[in-house]
Amino acid sequence: MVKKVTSFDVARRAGVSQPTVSRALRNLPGTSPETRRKVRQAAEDLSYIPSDSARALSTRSTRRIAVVSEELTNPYYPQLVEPLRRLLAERDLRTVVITDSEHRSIGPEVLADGSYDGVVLTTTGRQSRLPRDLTELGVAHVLANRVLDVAECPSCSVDNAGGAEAISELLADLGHCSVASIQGPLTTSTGRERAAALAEGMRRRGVPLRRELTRRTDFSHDAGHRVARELFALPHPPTAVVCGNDVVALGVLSAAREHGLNVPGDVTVIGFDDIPMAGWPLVDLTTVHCDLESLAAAAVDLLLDEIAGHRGDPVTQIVPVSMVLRRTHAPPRA
Amino acid sequence: MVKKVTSFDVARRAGVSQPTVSRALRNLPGTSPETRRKVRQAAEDLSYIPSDSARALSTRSTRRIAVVSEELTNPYYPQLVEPLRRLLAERDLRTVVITDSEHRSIGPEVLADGSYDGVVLTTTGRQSRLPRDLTELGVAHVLANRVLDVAECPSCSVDNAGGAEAISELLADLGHCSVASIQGPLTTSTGRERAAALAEGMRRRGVPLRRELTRRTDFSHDAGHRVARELFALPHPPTAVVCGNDVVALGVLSAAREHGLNVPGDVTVIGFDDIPMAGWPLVDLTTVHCDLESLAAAAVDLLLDEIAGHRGDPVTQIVPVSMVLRRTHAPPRA
DNA sequence: CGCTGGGCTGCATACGTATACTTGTCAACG
DNA sequence: CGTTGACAAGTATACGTATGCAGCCCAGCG
Repeated sequence: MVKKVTSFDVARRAGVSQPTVSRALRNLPGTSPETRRKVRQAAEDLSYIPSDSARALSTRSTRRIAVVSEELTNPYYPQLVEPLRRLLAERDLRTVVITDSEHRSIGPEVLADGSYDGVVLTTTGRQSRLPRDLTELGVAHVLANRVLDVAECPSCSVDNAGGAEAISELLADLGHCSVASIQGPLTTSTGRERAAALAEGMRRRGVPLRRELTRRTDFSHDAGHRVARELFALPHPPTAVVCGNDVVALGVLSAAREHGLNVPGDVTVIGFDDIPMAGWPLVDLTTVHCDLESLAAAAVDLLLDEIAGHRGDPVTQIVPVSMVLRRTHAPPRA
Repeated sequence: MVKKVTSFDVARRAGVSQPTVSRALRNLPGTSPETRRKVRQAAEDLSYIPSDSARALSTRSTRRIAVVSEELTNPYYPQLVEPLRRLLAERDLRTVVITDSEHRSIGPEVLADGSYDGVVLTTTGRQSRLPRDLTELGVAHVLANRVLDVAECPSCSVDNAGGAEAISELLADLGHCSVASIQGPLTTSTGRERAAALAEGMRRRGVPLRRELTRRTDFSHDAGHRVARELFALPHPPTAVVCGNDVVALGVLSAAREHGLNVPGDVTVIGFDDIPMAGWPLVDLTTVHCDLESLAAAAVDLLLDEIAGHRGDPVTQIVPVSMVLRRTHAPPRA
């Protein structure tokens, strides 16, 4: 085993004391240019790499941020995580993705052992107690793309209601009367807000959603696929299917293809999120564009404020969305 | 700010010494059941969470493994990372994904600062010096799904040659004579091995690849899309396109759709990897199935051996692959 | 009743870096 | 020529946990 090189080793070789090494390598004031040069040279010669654990212990800061996310095989999450990672990296913060697998939620022990200077929660349920626990343990945290029933920490989200409203308008304009809604779990703010705003939007336009065409399921391709198969097998199948997100919409497109249904000729399919896949010519999904860059930027700003200690009433930032018209929507068949 | 609770605080409350707390909470021998109970109670009362940094510093072990990967927005990587994460978690090791973004390769400083007990490299180029650096710095590491020109550390990979051979057989049997090959970068073992074995397989079967139908590009949808547009615009477009991986194949399918080409009627498209998306009815891609579970298991086994100090000549494990026939292949149009 | 040994527990210290405090040096200034 | 102060570098110590070692207590044994 190779012996670890420490700042003492560097100090000995440079003929200075250990604290001087610490100061010189970080360009702190109070070291002469000449000393700095010697120390740098010695560190280089020995391939010195400062111990992260020791620095963390001493400074009580890791410059590491935890991002709690669903499994990354769900294509939506990498789209959110990647901008977060980039924006945090610009501020010299490393990102550690913690996956909240199998709905067995992450406990606070994992997040509050001092490994992280802050936490971004992206999958938190409306009633989760995790944010409260983190507050009690003194861990800075924000919600990204989810919102709590009772605000407890800074949050940001896309404009779910606005997006659903835009979808209502589109479908009403196209003349759809038989609209199915496959929305996400009621335990998530995303699932609830999108479903509610869509129902309200359609109702207001005189074409209320019918109960038998309204479903809830997970945000996954297979869930969308399964539910859509049921819907398409109905005696009076819907002429349009609005999905809780793009991944579900892809499942619906899969089901449509299996049923030999032409999209958008036989059925209109609408997504939500506008993940890159939705824009692939192979898919060309009409959906609601969410700017995850902005969402991530909002989350990072809020988190850094929190870390800096700027407390106050927890704010919620809403990022605007816009309808993207591609090739999965059309008027209903006559 | 909340004051951090330390093992001293727990000790005081339980009326014992700090080392006793350390031993009791970890169920080490040498603590009476009664003491253990008192200590547990005190820890519970105070919501004590041991400091990860301090433990890491003291034990020189973090129980954290770094997985170096491409950006996770490339759908292949989450498929590899997720099983790695699960298998490592079963052994009580946490996974930290480090993304090697923008082809600016990760330096050893990041991986060798004591933050990780080991490293899994998944995107390393054939000639990368990173593995050698890690060896010199005494950091255990393995390659997953890539191989070095000169073996330097334990490695594992899917059977690229076998997969390409199976593709050759399929295409020859179907009677394709005008086969395009869009393969990955020559700097990657994956790109090289698949391309070479395909060329060799087709040559051996009397239908050598023609130079003007052979391309190299990145492993991404957009790259596949771009290259396929060129190919389809050729005076004599190919009757089959073999892709370096599934993501590229999806790009080709996008291009085919744009060109109004029917798949597989007008053109056959073959992928490699069998990511879940390939199995979606919407896509139904004929491809080579790679068992990333097994690959991940091999990588983890090799890494744990390495960490345990079992040196020896670096071995390379090859995971077998199998052809999956779906609906993007057919005989060439007469 | 003294001796031995095993089971608990406390004491001291290590891990590697950062930082408050102290010392020493030298130039500028009165 | 003595005083002041800025600056550089060294000394001592903190951060929180783990662990080698010593001490204590008590049961078992002769």
